[in-house]
Amino acid sequence: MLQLQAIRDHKDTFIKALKKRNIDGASLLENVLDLDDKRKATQTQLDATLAESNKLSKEIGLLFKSGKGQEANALKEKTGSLKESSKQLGEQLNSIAEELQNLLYQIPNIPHESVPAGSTDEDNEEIFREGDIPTLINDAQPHWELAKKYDIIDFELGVKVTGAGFPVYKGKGARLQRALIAYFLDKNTAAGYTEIQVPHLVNETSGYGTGQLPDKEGQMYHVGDDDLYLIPTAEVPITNLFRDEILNEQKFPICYTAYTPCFRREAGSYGAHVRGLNRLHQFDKVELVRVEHPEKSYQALDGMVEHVKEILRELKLPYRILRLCGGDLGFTSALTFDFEVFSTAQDRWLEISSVSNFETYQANRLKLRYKDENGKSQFAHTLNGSSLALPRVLAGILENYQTAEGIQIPEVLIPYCGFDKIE
RNA sequence: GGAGAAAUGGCAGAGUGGUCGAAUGCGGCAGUCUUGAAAACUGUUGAGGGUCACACCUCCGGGGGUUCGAAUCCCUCUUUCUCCGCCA
Repeated sequence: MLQLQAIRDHKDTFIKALKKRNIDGASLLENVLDLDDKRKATQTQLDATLAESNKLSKEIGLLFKSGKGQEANALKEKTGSLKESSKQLGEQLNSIAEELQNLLYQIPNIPHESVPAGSTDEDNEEIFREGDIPTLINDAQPHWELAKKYDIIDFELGVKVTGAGFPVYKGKGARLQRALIAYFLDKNTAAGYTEIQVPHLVNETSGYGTGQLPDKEGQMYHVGDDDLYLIPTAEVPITNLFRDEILNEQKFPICYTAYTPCFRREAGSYGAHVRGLNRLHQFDKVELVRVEHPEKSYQALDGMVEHVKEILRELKLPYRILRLCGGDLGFTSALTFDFEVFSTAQDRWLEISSVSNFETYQANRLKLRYKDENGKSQFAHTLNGSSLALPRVLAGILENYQTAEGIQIPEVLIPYCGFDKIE
């Protein structure tokens, strides 16, 4: 959520920046400021009414104490109309505040100045590429064929038990998943992130805190009886750990990593691009979350990018990094780098990590603040990134590491797997 | 799931209708003393709105009510604790 003061101070810059998202911010921001003016005016009126009524109440109290019941009762009459008008003003204020809140919820984050304009993923800017694309054997197969051939992932069984998009991992497939999770967590903790385990269901307030609600209402699984949401990413529970917190500046940087399954309804997805592991309703992910001092957040973002790079280098997977354009940028993000691994057998790039700086956008919703050197409360910056999302890494490994004799396990994973080949 | 108790500032904990945004202790910050530190002493120390700055307003788990006036009384929800039941 954008800060009102920031909108006031940088309206024109914001309108220009929102254009990169193909959003006409002019009337939107104008509306917000108008409503806020209205809110202030109503608040002032209400405050004055309450002040008057507080004053009278005190006088009445004193009169009763000094035994002047008559005079006190006379004053009581006066408070009636004040009560009535403060009630009305209060209702007015509430409805204005609610309208303002709803409007603010609809405005996405302001893109960072480096974000290119654009509308689709084709406008994303490739900024880095590394790793050799292997030359595969003649009858190279996509991962869903390999999964069946080596009996390591069973999509049909998942359909039977739950539905499409809920695969069952078997044998060495399951072990490889576990190996990846352990390997990622080890890399992350070695880099200074604290490992935590968080709930996989969150309440509505948490959904609003990180911005999944109301923007992506239909994308989360909702447990109606208990009014809870299955997490679409560990970002939600981890970041909400800091909801309503006022941190000491010395606590920065806060670095957490967690493994969780992620649940996404993916309403509207279809076709060949969702085959196999490419798009699932339930998948595993190891996530990084950082809470940072505003002055350090972009440095932190670069650090996260470097960290993910190192992991992909170790896995020896060919990948590229994209700077997302305005149109592809997530609702709450100011700047996002996507990592894509090249899936040789499918001949396409698969997104495996998304690293973002949300600046104060989430912090404002979360009321996540810190005390600066002057003792004033300021909003912190939040960041997160995948390190990494499992299914597509798995797809990448299966496809890029396939040989006529079976699937070679990347060197760094062998100690975690306990085997070096799937055959 | 059943019965009972509770929810107050960073923490502990007083406060049962008016002068309570809230005693006291601890912690934090600043200072005195000290070569320095500790101890001791003094001061200061919740959040939000509003204002150039004040004034002023709101907040004692959430919501609603009673009253001229609510941390305090009533209703309701949530959470926590104790006991019982069930259970990985």
